[in-house]
Amino acid sequence: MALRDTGTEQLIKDTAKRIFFAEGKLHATTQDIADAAGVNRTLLHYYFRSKDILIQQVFKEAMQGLNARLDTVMESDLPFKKKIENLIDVFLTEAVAFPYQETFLVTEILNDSCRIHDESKPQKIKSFLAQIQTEMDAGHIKPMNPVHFLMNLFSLMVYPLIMAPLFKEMFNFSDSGYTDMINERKKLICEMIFK
Amino acid sequence: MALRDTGTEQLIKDTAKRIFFAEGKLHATTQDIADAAGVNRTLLHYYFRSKDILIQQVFKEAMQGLNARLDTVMESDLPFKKKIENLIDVFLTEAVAFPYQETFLVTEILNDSCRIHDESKPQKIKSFLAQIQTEMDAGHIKPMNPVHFLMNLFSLMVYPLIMAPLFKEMFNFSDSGYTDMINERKKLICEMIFK
DNA sequence: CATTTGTTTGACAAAAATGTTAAACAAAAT
DNA sequence: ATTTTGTTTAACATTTTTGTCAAACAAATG
Repeated sequence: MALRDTGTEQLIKDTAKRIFFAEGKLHATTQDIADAAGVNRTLLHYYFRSKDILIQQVFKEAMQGLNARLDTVMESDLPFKKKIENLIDVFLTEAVAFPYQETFLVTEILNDSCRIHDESKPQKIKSFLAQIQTEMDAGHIKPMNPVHFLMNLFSLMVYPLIMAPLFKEMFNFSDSGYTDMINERKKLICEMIFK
Repeated sequence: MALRDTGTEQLIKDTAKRIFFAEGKLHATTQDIADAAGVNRTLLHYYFRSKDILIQQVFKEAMQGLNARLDTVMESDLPFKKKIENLIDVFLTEAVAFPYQETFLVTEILNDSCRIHDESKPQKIKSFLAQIQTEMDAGHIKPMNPVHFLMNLFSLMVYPLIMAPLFKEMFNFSDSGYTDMINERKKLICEMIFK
């Protein structure tokens, strides 16, 4: 008989991603995940054998998703500025939905430096860095190591979302006030990085 | 008899901070901490009664340190540009030594939303935001909500350090190459935020 | 409709992490 | 030197988290 596909396996994985990436609960237990998914904890072992394997799978898919997003955005042949706007749109949207995704990835990498990580790397980075260099040479953006340009971009997009709990307190933001402020950033970031 | 102060209590706390803030091992156990400190795990309970209390204390001190750093930097009466340069110097240095400090803070906040957190807030933010506004009015920096200005600043400083494990792979950096690149950022950030 | 097979569940078992106790130890005080 | 008191340790106990198993269940198949 073929798999019945009740959707439970996917539900568990999606719930795990929500807890880790969206809620930032990096210490979540298998029970936490099962409860949040509304399923018996044993199912987690039925489908994934162990917590460790679930984590590895979540890790791998997040990594591949990230790489895919990067490649898609970078290889599109929009004019440079449109390309960057698209990049900001794609990654800011992702970061709003899953602010702690990269934090999870890094935490996992640091906590088991021994294990083999996903080998796949984004393929289009080199040519994209070259394209950035071209734009700098043309005087459209401030000259610097193109790597800095990209790191700046991601920093400006993601960090305010990761640090929301701290920044809200520091600057006395309400939840909705913070969301409004984040929404202003799409334009703002664009203005910052083009001279 | 007074406390003998063998330095063990401080050693445990410092080691915990190193593991959490510098090494980013957010899942470290009490045994991990004790081992890294070279002491018997029981001492952790002798001095702090529970892991939870140790974590709370580490959290509190990190929060107060952060607030103290902010206040010190913001209330200094250097001319604005020097003040910002000093801010970058202070916070980038801290971030190089303890890149995962804020990640730890946020993770703790998210994992026990119920517990009471440190009430103390930086006192000097309001006046500093006002000063930023003044500089914008004077045309020294690009006009925007001063909060954005500060968030941009911290994003550009801290995020590349948090994401080092990912960025290193993405951009094919060696460890020392990455350090060199980070060191370039002090100047770069300054150039980015002043027009 | 009975059987097969994949899914779900609860009860149980094992492992890991945290917490406790009493005794050993060492520095200071008497 | 002996006692006192704070520190450290090992052995043990508890709790939490993870993992296993067999039985119950339900959908597809013959």
